[in-house]
Amino acid sequence: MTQTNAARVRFAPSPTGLTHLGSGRTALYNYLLAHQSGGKFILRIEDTDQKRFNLDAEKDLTSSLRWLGLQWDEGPEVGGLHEPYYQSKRMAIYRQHAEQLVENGKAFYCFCTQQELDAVRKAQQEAKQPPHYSGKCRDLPLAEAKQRVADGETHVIRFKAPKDGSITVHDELRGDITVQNHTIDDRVLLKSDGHALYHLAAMVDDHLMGITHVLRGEEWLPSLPLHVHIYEAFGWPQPKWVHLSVFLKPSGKGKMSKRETEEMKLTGQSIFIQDLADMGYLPEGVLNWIALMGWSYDDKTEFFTLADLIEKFDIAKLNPSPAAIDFKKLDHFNGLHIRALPADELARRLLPFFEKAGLQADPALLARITPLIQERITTLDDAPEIAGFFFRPSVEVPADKLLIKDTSAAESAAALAKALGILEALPELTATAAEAPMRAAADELGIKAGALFTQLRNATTGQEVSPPLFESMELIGRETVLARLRAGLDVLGKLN
RNA sequence: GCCCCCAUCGUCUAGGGGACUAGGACGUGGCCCUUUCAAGGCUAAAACCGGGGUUCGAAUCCCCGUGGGGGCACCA
Repeated sequence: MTQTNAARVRFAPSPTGLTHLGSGRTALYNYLLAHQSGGKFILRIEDTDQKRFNLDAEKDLTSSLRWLGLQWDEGPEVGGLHEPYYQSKRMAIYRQHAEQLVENGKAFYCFCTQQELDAVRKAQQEAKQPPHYSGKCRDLPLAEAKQRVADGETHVIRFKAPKDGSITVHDELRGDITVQNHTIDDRVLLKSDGHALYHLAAMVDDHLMGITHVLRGEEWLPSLPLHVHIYEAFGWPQPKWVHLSVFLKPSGKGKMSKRETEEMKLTGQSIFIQDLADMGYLPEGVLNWIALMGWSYDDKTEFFTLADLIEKFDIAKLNPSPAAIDFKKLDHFNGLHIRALPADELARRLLPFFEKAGLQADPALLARITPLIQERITTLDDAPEIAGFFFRPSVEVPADKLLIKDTSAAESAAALAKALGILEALPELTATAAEAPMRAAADELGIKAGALFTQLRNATTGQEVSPPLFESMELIGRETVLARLRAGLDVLGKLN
């Protein structure tokens, strides 16, 4: 798609909890649209509900976005022409706009108490009616209402939604949607504490900040008609509306609940960006994965970098149906991106995971080891397990792991001794120098090379599964390898 | 209860009237490669929710069912 106009888009989360995959994808698509059109990606904090606001959540949000590589052009920490970017600091703007609507007959002061509203709602529910505002204050004379406000009576400002006819709104993915106006409630725009609600604050800010495309979650689709009415009440031109499908839990049965989110962590999976980072996933892998949940480029291309996505992303190729989260696919994409990384860059990212595992990994050695494990790990966190033996002074090997299959203990010991002798005689322990004589030794011993290598692998790495044996030996170093083989011989000797 | 959205292999999807014997990917099975484990290559099984239309022709358009999802707060 060719963008003739630079898009101004925003990601406007409410920092009430940890940043999850759904938010990540919404942020990503917004970012892509901005970058491919030479526009701006704006971050706005929707913190009008002080009861739910959470400072830790905001820190998690900014660090998650940055980890993903989705830096915003305007917003907290970076500023911009439309400051402040915190809705809690824009109260006066919302009040002014709400009052403007009241003056124009598009909104009204409402003095109903919480108790009244609760009672009405309860009655409606019992009567199997959809909950909606009773309309009690809707047609109060403006002068009278203003007087009560001036007298200090507690009040809110509600939108005066049209009651007749219908409205047709347009979503870029779903086309025209028509709803009857009477199904649209007189929603509160400004609370009695003076804070605006989403329906007012987001519309006002989107307009004031020059937002051209609103990409947001599908949960907003039911209130789109209300939002369009609000835009029209102000006489503002609408942005393009794009409602992204929701993510479903892996079973495909509904959204993830809070409890299920916790349970998921027990299985080593998480929908939170920060957790994924801690678990050793690459931002490249996560991005590629979520980009393809609800969007596709063609019928075969699946590997995308952020740069690729900026180039290829297209709203027209978004899919409106909900997508189930598939962590197997994340592993796949992460593996792809791990293998696509230059080895030295991968080594750099691996370092903290060795430290976390309590291993002092020498960066230079790690850089040489990395090519050996690059295609054997799916997350960064896999590396210490498969390559930890490089950084431990010695390895612990039980005797039975040193026994060659279908061979006696004495013969196994003889084989190990022979191998040790060969390596000791080698002027230099390199992979190329060691392999051929070892194969010859296996032949002479009358055992399969693979069987001998398994024994040596256990003795030198302490693992049954490891990177290629001789390359590993070379990197471990001659003296250490010889010491481990001698230790193995000792263990075997004690068997008799 | 009411409103809205969605509907292709188990999952993510391609497909927008004839190019469909429905393509790709993950996962799964098999084979190859191989010093283990991976990675890689090849390969197999696996889907158009149902019923009506429209049309010479429908996975593609329309309607009705059904199923799934979302929403109905002084939350976002």
